[in-house]
This record gives sequence, structure tokens and C-alpha cells, in this order.
Amino acid sequence: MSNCSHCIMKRFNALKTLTHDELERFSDHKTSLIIKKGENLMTEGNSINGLYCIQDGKCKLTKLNTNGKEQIIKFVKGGDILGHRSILSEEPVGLNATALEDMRVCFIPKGDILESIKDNPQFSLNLIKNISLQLSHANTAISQMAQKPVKDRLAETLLSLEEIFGVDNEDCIDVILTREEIANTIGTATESAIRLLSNLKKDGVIDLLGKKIKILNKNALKNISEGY
Amino acid sequence: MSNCSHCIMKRFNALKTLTHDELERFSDHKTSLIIKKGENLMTEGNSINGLYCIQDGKCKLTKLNTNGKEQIIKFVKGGDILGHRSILSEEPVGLNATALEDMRVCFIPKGDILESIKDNPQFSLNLIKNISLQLSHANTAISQMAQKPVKDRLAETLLSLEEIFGVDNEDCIDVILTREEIANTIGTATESAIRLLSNLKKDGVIDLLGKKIKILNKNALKNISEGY
DNA sequence: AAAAATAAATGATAATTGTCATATTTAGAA
DNA sequence: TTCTAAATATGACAATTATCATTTATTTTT
Repeated sequence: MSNCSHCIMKRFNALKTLTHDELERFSDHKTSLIIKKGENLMTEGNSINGLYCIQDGKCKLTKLNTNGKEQIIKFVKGGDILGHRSILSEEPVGLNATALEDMRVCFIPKGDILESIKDNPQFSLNLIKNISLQLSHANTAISQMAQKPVKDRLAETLLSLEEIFGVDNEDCIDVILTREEIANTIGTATESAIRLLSNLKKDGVIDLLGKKIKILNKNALKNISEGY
Repeated sequence: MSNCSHCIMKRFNALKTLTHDELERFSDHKTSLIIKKGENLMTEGNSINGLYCIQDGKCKLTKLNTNGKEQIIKFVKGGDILGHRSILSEEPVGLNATALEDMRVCFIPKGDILESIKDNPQFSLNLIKNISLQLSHANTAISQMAQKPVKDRLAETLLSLEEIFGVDNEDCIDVILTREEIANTIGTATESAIRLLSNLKKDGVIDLLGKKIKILNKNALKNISEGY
């Protein structure tokens, strides 16, 4: 089994402030697991007794609305951590984490996390900063959902997907989403999302290659996202 | 000047876990201030060097959109605290806090807060829980903004306003908001908010007495908020 | 108290977005 | 591969929501 001390993933998240001893303790107790595409890593309302550290693969964080519709709140990728909010607040998980592709994940038991929180103030502070940043993003999202038309939100989402996942060797945004998932991200009907994507393609702002999306004119998208 | 040890407001927030000595330290360094209706307690993008503890009065937390529209993110009242997110994350304030009526507020310098965070793990944990809860609410808000029609969001907002502020001696929701502020909460045009309020009154679900709103049929509102 | 400014209300109309129907394409299973 | 199911795409239309214009009511100022 791999060793947390040598894992490069911790460079990208709050775990980077842990001492060698703490990482060794994590290594001894952690379990590695494979989550298949479509499977849930966490489920809304369930309790969780540890922290997930994503090695590889992507997932979506979603919320099921009272009307049965799925809302995508956030995308998560290798290097990110999941479950710390629930551990810290001692509350059930608030979102579903569903794999968009096969994932490799490490699970570190709650006890070890709590011990490091107690002993290592810098670690707790990093977790807090992570949650604070999420809150800041969430507030921006509320504002945009409430005030911007669907077209602007789609443009914004495409830019943010490229920001998060980067591009592949053909300059396409490096994540595979269904049109329905795109619609559930921006909060609109699937048909509306499809139509607006087609329009953006017609205008030469993006290119559509199957499910792959390539941004051709980032400035134009930025303008659209701001209502011009 | 009043003494934090005897202040009943701390019962309602994270300050309740502070020791007598900590509260005495707060008392020695705190300043009390009056914020007039319409004035800003905090301003988006500014830095803040302390924590506000609301003694009395109500304010709105808002965000200015790229299109110049104001989005109300949250309402705050006596007993709530403000500014802890910014202190913990060491980032500028993310929202404007604007007084809806005259407010009495205590300001506790950052240094004292950080000292208590270091010495009193239960205090830090309570601050984290507060931020976590806000994140949880924000995620729910994203989902509702994205997926629910304006009418449902208005019903939801009226219920939540009564939940937050309670009712006065005439059973009206105990906060004065302009129609524009209601519109900026649910994310719609002022005229649309006015029209939908009129409809709810016509249907006997609420009563409108000037700016005061009285909920007549809570179940009906709940049903509307869920799309029925 | 009167005048002026602001807020609320409402109608008319336009723009946006959702729903339903259906065709076409793509992906997965036998 | 071939069949089948699912996803994508598009048109037609309906519902929702925004914008503009105007009137009425309420607040604020003088």
C-alpha cells in the first residue's frame, strides 16, 4: 500500500501542513478504494466517519431538490479532499459525491483527523480556510443564479470548467459531462442548455466534438458571462 | 461601558464557550458603536480587523453583481456575529453588511479573537460550525435559485423571514423591507415581486399592511414553496 | 402642511425559458 | 456487428419573467 508521506496529492490540499509523524499515522490507518463511474462516494444525509483524499478521477457534488431535480454544486478532482466539513461540524453530509469517471481515493479515519486538528493548529486553519473559500464561492453562485440569465451562466460555467479541469491534448475541456449535467450545473432545462451550446457553436465561440467542448474565444465567453 | 461577562447576547452565538477571563479581556478592549439605518457595518472587498457582535437591530448581507444588481445573501439580527469568516480565512470581507434599522454593535479586536481561538478549542470549533452551517444553507440556496420558479422562492423567503425575525404584536413578520429588497432576496425584478405578493394576498395566503407582511396560511405557503 | 421625491401597484408588451413532440445520433448490450 | 436504449438536437408552442409606461400611495423634505 502507498505511503502518505510520499504521496504528491497532499501538496494540493490542507494535508500539506501535516508532520511526517502524522502522515505515517495516516498511512497506517488509511484505506485505498476504487469508486466506479456513477457510484457515490458520499450520500446526502448520511454520516461520514473520515476524510476522503482524491488520488485520481473526477466527481460531481450534487443536491436533490424538493422537486426531484439534481443541482450540481461543485466539481471535485484529484488533490481535493472531501468530508472535512461534515467531520468539523459534526453534521451529516450535505451533498452527494458521484464519480464522473473511475476514481482512486484514500479514506482516513475520523479519529486521526481529529487528533491532527487538536495537535496541529495550522492544519485546522487550512481546513477552515478551505471551507471559508467554499462559502465565498457559494455566495457568488447564489448571486449569479439569482440575477444572471441562463446564457450568461452557461458561459460562466464553461470558463470555470476549463479553469478547474484544464484542457486535453486537443484543447478540449478535460471533463466529460452529459448535456443534462451541464444543464443541472447552470440550473436550466436540458433542451435549453443544448440550444444555447448550439448557438455558441454557431457564433464560433466554442466547438462541440461529441461530448467534448473546446473554447475558441475566451474573451467572447467572458463578455457573454457578464451580460454583453 | 457594558461588560461582556454579563451580556446576554453571547448566549446566542459562538461566544458562549468563552471563559470568564476571556470575556473580561474582550470587555476591556471592545468598543460599542451605533450604526444608523442604511449605513454599512462591513463593505465587500475591505479588510476587517475584528469581530462584530450584534446587540440590537437588523442588517442585510449583500453582494453587488457584475451587472450592478444587489443580491441579498443573508439577514442578520441581534445575537449574531459578523466578520469571523474573514478573520479565520485571512481574506477581505466578501459581503456588504447594511443596517436595515439603527443597530447597536460591539467590536472586538482581532488580536483577542485569535488568542481565544488558540487557547480555546471549543470556541474555534463553534466558529467553524457556524461557517459550516452557513455553507450548508448557501448550497441549499444555490439549488433553489437555480431550480425553483420565482413564485416558489417568494413563498420560501416569506417563511424564512418569519423564521428568522419572528412576528410582532400584530402577527406581522417583524422586519421592514422594501419591495425592492424582497425582490433582491429572491432574485427577480421588483415589479414581479410586487405582482406575486399581490396574488398571494388575493388568494388569502398573506396580508399586506403597508410594508408589513402577515402570513395567514403557513401550510399554503409551504406548498407553494415546494411547487404545488 | 404642502411640495417633492421615492416607493408601490398595475397594465401592456417583449424577451426568456420551459415543455412537449419528434427526429437523429451515439453509446451500450446481446 | 446489429439491435436497443439513451442522449442529443431541433421545432412548435406555452408559461414565466422582465421591461417600460403610467398611476397611485407613501415618505421625506422644505
